[in-house]
Amino acid sequence: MSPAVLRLKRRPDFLRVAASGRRWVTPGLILQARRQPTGVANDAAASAVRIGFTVSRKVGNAVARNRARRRLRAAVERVVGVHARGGQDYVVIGRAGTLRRPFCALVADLEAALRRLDSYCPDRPDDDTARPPA
RNA sequence: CCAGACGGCCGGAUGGCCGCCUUCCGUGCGCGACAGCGUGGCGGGGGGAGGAAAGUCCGGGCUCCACGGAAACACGGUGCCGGGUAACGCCCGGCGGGGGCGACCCCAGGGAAAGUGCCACAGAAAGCAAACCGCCCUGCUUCGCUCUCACGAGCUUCGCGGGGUAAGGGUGAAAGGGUGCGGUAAGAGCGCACCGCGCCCCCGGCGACGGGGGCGGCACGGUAAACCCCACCGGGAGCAAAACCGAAUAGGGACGACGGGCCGGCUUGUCCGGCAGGCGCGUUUCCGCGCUGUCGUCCGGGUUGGUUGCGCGAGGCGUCCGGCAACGGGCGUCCCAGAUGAAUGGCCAUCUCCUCUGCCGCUCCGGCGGCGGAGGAACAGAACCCGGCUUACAGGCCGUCUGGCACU
Repeated sequence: MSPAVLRLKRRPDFLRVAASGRRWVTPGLILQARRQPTGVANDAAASAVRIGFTVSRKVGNAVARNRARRRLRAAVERVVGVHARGGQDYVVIGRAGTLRRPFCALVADLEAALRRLDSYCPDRPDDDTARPPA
């Protein structure tokens, strides 16, 4: 089953994912992920994926930032719905390379980042605090 | 055909696959008091960034706050004239000055006889008339020459003194009108002509101003993006405005219950005031400031959030009329983005254009044509809305006009 994909819009959510979530850096993008807090996920959206985008001023002017966010969104539409694990919050961060990188490489970057972050907690979708500290 | 001036317009095109926001219609689901309400279910139709959306520099609408009216003062802005406009510092048409062979372009363009200030460097002198080198006259002295028998006279060199002058030299951004002729010892508006300047009158123009005439020998330098004067305009803040709905927590108020050391007051209530105690802060003592226990109910304010504000408008397009134009008016027609971690797109293919490059052919050796390859596609993203200004911008199209060259 493919989980529902919701948009992350609140600033506290972004700060929470950035503060203690896991991250992986690729040439085209940076992916951050964290398990959703238990109070947020009700029964209907228990397996939903929530995702947010961050493109800072370092990428360029407003036109460049819009284009970077749209390419990232298009890549997310292809990848996240089928491959991402539910119950997680993700934040995709645009970089300077997001604009110049070929689209297929951008998709591959996202898949690789997802695989890399999933491997940190392969079999415990509901509990990431019980991980042994590194 | 070449070079140029001005004005207007466009801002890659087509197709395929997958999406986003909004709106309408149909339908499903849920809740219902059977009025309806909710819906991030489904299907279909419509719409969806710019000429600058930008900078946030002016002018407005709109919202809140302040304000009895008017005037004055202060502060800020504007500054040739006449129009346009809701308004403007914008636009149009003129005037004046400057530039260009020309089409055209540029101008912070009110007042310097209201007052104050400043004019560096250079220069003799920078604002009130003066005089450094000169030029001229003259007195004395001096070197010589000529004439004379002689006394002397004339010319001349060096120097000192008295006077005249502002033509010339030189300095400067600027030196008390300019050019020419006359005039003079040399000169000078000293005189005259023209030009400039000032005043007066007449004519044309709504006006800025222009044209003509007369008078005046010329007085009145520049700087107002120095203060200033004059005329006109101007309340403040801004959609994070403002209105509404409204959790959780902390704090505020009222009421009730329980609990409160001492003193004082009386309207004797477990009412009011004070002190002590406790806690916190300022560095400790002194001293000062703030708060006074617990629970419950209610009220007001109010942050995150949500809704409204929020798009029928100084609106777009077409056409006719008035006007040189900016623009105004009539008629017809259209509804044309409303996001809010922020929609309006992502990917692919073909075409178009530009740059580099490989091969072949032609060549007047500057290049041109054909077939390929690689890279690139300007500036830039609505955020309450309009009117302007300014700045950025690959490439292209259209029109009018000017100056050349060639041909008929």
